[in-house]
Amino acid sequence: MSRLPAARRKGAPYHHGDLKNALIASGVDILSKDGVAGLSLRRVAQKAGVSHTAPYAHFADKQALIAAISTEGFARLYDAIHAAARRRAGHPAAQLVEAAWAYVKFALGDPDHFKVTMSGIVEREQDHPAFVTISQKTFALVLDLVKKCQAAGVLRDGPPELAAVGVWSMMHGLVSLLLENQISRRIVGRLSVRELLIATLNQMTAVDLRTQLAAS
Amino acid sequence: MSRLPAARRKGAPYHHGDLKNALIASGVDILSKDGVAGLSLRRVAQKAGVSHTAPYAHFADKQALIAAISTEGFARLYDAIHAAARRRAGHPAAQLVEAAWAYVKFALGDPDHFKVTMSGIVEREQDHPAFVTISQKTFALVLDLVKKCQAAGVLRDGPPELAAVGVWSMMHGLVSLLLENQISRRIVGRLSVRELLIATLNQMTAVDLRTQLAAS
DNA sequence: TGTACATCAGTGAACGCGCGTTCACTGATGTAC
DNA sequence: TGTACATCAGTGAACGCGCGTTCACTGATGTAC
Repeated sequence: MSRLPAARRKGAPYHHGDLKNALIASGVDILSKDGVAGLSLRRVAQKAGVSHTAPYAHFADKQALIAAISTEGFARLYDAIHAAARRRAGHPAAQLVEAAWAYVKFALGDPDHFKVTMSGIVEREQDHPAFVTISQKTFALVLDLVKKCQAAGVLRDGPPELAAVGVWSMMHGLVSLLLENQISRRIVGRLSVRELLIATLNQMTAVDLRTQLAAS
Repeated sequence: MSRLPAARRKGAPYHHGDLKNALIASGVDILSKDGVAGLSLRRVAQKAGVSHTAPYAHFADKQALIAAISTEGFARLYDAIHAAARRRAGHPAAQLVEAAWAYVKFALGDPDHFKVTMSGIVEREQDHPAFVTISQKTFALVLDLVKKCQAAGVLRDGPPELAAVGVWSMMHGLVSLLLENQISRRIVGRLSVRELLIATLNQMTAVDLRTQLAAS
């Protein structure tokens, strides 16, 4: 361990180096391992190797830390969806499936970070402009994708905002029900999560996604 | 206040009369007014007018109380959907819409009870057989409704279990996103929640729900 | 280059709080004779 | 009907715990001269 870690070099402040981001990372880590119940300022500080009052130099209170963690979650989501869409550029059906798959992978891979991301702020969103910005940006990305799908005849015509809400609802609901353990093994049989995703999405597309995927 | 309240008369035990159900009712009440964060055994006991250790005579621990509250939530859901379907017997499209509407009304009308109902137990479901029973019964009700809709050409053909998961996912996702404040006013414009519900559901039906509703 | 000072990230003791749970108990009700 | 006893719902003091937040502080770094 060098006394002046990487963070120092890119201009972060003196003492710890980059405590703010380290605290967010600790928070995400705790959510992964111990869930929402385990997320306290004291634990976050301890995990970052710092006294339990140090976070107050960077976050006004616990809510502010949670807002930052949620923002980080949306950023991960945005990046994953963006990358998926870019990878399959020119194949709207494949883009739709892969974007949805990116969403599902994030949610199932880190359920508690996902849950906090989606529900942490609730009221007083206006106090956390970075969060509002990234969540709107993510929705715009989905909206754009949906429009391409409509133009290509993959999704039915109609107001694209509503179509985006429809797609998002279906995926969000599927993921939520899976996380909440409401979809029993007996029902979905031997389908993998990815197959279940495609089968579900397929119920609202204007074309058969499996055929499209095979052709792309 | 009589010393022997109504509960006594219907054969409930001596002291309080029906503490177990009173505690469940108190829990539901607290969820409505103060949310999950406000739900503690001590508050539930206080609200029921009883010492904070009294609940232990009826529930092994906090988890057991939460399981009972969740069971109660599913019972409400079951009753509401059942009543809605019965009311529009013979009109599958209307049954579908009204059942979904019942779901949405419960969720938006008592968000925290709904959330606890859907996510309270997670692990160790087998410890709460009453919960498992009622949740399966509710899914069976939806499944039955979906089959009728498929037979009537309201929903596309396909494995009914998957169609049921699809409908449920879409509704659950819509409701969750609404509760999590993710669907901004800007997007859905001047639509009422019911209109939004129908517009969303309409994206996965084989017929136009508005036409069907007008005709039924 | 050296010194005095300002800045500010991080410390550690302390606070009051509500929580879940235990325990020995009380007192009302039900039951056997 | 009356008495002795068993049952069991509900009590209240006590426990240890982790929490968010405050406060006066320390000590490392940056800056002006």
